[in-house]
Amino acid sequence: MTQKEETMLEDYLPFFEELSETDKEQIRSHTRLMHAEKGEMIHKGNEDCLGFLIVKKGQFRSYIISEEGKEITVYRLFERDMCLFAASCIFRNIDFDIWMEAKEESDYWVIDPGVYGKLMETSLPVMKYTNDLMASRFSDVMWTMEQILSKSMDKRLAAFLMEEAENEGAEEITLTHEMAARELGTAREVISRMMKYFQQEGFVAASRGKVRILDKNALYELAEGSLR
Amino acid sequence: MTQKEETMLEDYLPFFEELSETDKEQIRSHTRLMHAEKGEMIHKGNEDCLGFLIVKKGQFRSYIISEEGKEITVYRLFERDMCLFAASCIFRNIDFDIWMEAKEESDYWVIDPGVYGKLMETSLPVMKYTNDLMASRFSDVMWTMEQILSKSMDKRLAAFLMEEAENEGAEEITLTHEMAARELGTAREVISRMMKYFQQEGFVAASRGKVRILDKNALYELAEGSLR
DNA sequence: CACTTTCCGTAACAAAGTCACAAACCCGGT
DNA sequence: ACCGGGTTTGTGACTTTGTTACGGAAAGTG
Repeated sequence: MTQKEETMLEDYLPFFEELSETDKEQIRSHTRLMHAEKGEMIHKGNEDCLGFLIVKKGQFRSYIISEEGKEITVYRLFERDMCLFAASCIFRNIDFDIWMEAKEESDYWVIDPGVYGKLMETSLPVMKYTNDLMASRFSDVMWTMEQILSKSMDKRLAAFLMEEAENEGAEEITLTHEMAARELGTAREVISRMMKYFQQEGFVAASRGKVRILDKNALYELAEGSLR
Repeated sequence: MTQKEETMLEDYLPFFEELSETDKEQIRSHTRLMHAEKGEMIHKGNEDCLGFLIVKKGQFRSYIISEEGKEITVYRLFERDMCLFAASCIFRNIDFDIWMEAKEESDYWVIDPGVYGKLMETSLPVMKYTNDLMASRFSDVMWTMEQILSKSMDKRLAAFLMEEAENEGAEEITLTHEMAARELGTAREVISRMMKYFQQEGFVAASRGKVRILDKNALYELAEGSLR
C-alpha cells in the first residue's frame, strides 16, 4: 500500500485520530485496498468473514436471498460508506446472511476482522463508531421494511428508477427488468408489466437493458413518499 | 424502589458489576420500575424518549405502523430482554419510529435515557453491551424481513399460532383475527380466509377471540422454516 | 331486554406473484 | 450477411394476497 493510500484511509475513518500509535499501525498493516468489477460479488452470506469494509470509490448493494433464490436489496453503500456485516464473525449476535455485489467498478478497503474486532473491544471511540454504524444500517433496513409494508410496487419502482438515474447522473440508466426485480424483491414479470404501463403513459422509454426517463415529474409524483 | 428490586435490576444488567460505584449509584437512582396493563402502549414512535428498557416480567411487542395504519411486529421482548429503541433520542443515527405494546400484564424497568447515554459514552462495557443488543435486534428484524420476502401467509400464520401457544403455555390462545393480522402485517380478511381453511382441515378450532390448536403436527409441517 | 361495540364471514374486485412458453434482441463465429 | 445460442422481454392463465364494502353474529352495557 502506498503512502498516498494510507493517508486517504485515515481520512475515511473518523475515529483514526483518537487511536494510539500502535493501534494506527495495526490498522495500516492489516488493511487491504481491493478492487471489484461491476457485478462482482464481494461477500456471500456466511461463506467468508472478509472484514470491516470502507468504500473508496464506486457503489455496492447489500441484499438478502431466500432459499428459492428471491432477492431484495436492503441497503446501498456509496463512497465513504462503511459496513460491518462482511465481518459478521466478530459479532456474536448477528445471525443473518447478507450478500454484497458491486453495482459498478469499485475500490474498497478491507480491515482484517480480527484486528478490527480487537480494536473495538479495547477502544471506546471505535466501539462507539461501530455502534453508530450499526444504528445507521438498522435505519436503512427499517426504511426498506416500511416500503415493503405500505407502498405499492408501481410507487417503489418509480422511486427506484429515479434513484438510479440520480446515481448514474443521467436520464438513461442501464437496467434489465430482472435486475429491478431483484432490487425490489419482486418477480421479473411484475416489473415487465409496470414498465409497459410506464411506457404507455410516456413516463419512460425502454429498450433492451436500458430505461430512459422521459417524464421526471410524473415519476416523482408516483414515487412520493418512497424517496429517501 | 425497595432493596429487593434494586438487587434484581443488577442481576438483569450484565455490565453492572463492571461499573464504578458512582455509576452504579447513578443507575440505581435513575431507574424506575414500571407496570403496564395488557394492551397498554408504553412507547409511541417518536412521541417520547422513555429510556433504556428491561423487561422484568411479561411480554411486549415492537411494531412499526404505516401512514395508513398498517402494522407489523418486528420483534418481541420477553423476560430479561432489553431494548434501546424506546430511547432512540440518544442515538443520532436512528431515524425510524417504533411502537411498543404490552402483550400481557408486565413489569419493566426504565433507565433514564440521559443517564444511560452518558454511561454509554464513558464506559466501554456498556457501549459494547449496547452494540450487542443492537445487533441482536437487527437480527430479529432481518429474520422478519426474510419471512415477509419468502414465506407464504399460511406458513407464517401457522408459525405464529404455534409460537403464541408456546408463549401462553396452552393449546388455546386468546387472539382475534385483527390481532393476528397486525402481527403479520396483513389484512384481517386474509387471516379470516386462512383460519377458515385451517378449521376445514381440522388444524384448529376457533371461537370468537379464541383459537385452539388441534393438530400440532400439521401446523408444524406447514410452518416448517418459519419457526425461530 | 334493547342498544352498542366488537368480531367474524363473505363476495367482488384489484394488485401482485407464479408458471409456462414464445418472440425479440444481441453477440460471436463462420 | 447469416446462423445459432444465450439473454431479455412480452404475454396469457392462474393463484395468492390485499382492498372495499357489506351484513350478521356474539358479547358487553344499561
